[in-house]
Amino acid sequence: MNSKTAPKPYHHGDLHEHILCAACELLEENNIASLSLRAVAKKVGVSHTAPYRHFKDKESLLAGIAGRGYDELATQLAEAVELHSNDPAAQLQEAGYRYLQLAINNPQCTQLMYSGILPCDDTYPELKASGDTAFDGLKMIIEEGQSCGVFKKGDIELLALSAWSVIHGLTLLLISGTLPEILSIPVDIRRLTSAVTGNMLEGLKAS
Amino acid sequence: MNSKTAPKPYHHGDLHEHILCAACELLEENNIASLSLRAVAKKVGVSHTAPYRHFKDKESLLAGIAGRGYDELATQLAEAVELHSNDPAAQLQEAGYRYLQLAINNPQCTQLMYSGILPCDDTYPELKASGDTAFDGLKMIIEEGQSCGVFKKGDIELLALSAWSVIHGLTLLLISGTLPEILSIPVDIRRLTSAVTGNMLEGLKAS
DNA sequence: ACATTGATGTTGTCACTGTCAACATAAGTG
DNA sequence: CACTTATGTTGACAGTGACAACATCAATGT
Repeated sequence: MNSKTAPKPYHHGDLHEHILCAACELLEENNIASLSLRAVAKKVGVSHTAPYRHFKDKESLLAGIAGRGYDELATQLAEAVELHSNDPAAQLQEAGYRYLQLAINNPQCTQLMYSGILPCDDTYPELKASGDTAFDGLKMIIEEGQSCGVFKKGDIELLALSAWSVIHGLTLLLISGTLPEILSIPVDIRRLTSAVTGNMLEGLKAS
Repeated sequence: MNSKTAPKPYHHGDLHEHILCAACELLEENNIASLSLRAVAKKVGVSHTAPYRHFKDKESLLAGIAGRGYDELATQLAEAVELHSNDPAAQLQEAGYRYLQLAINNPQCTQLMYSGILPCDDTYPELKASGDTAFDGLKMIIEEGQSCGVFKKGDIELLALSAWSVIHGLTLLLISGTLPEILSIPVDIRRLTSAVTGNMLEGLKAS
């Protein structure tokens, strides 16, 4: 009776999953603009309208892809926290590095996630929930840092937003292709990340 | 003999300009995905292929729109610098606020500028030049701040990148619709900007 | 003064896209 | 075994970007 967790579907064998995967791959091979439902269907080997049995429309499929991205992001964030327990500054830096790394490995998906194409309201509840979860994780790092006396006092959301903004900005500048053309030095991801997050952390330090 | 600055063009009367304006308006009314050349042509009142006499293809038109965006950004940056001469910190904060304000007034255009849809290499020389100019302006602010002893020493490009990243990240999070859904407090642009740039400036201060 | 030329705009067409309706099939249920 | 429902297919439609062929008109040179 449960509609989506059924292990053995009808004809094709979890077409929902196959379509999502194929769509992700095609998306990264080109870009959002040139991703077509029909190409996805062809890649999976079904007719051009088969995807409509699993996704209401194209936007809904895109939401599914973005959802995967948010899930993976949440995983990376959790790992970063676990890796440096009781060291909020290191957690923040590690989280930033993974944020960037994940985006570089899936640039088109990242663009999709923050393109504004998908509504952020309750149209796709999974999306909204994933975003909330990720931001909650970030706020917890800040909060712990404040209790430890490592980060300065102040509105937690505003501090978290500062941290998120800087790494998000660096990430999008990188994957949009803007940075490599503008920087005179060659792009060294580790160096860029540590420089930028370093400055950010100094701004968050307790005085 | 000059091809583009001629005041009185042939049939329509500077169709190039009219198409660009109409495209900008239609873009902001919806989004990049649903902007069609044919709709632009219809809005201007010409046939559906007339735009091809002024733009090689759709991407080329998008590049024209983005170019306008970069030009306006450069103007805003220059004004910010002029407004607070001899006060690099204030220049940076003012520039950040105008960066954000401009993006909020033209969210779709901003998305386009950093979507990665347009190549950042020499395909569209104007685009690349505008981007370089804007970043140069930012670097000059940093440099002056270092000479004044207001900002800490270090690689100018990396410091400029830190400043750019944080305001760019905040901006894109805002216009993508992510923030309003995730923040528990209502979005107050001035407050967000001053909080985030404030933290950023502390990270750049000379110790 | 006027034919030539090149820039500009139009008509017609093509392949491709998202989406829908009608139909086909097969799995699960009584 | 009949019935229902989930799944997949075929065919169609309007809208899209892009091209070729044609039409028009400003500018130019002689």
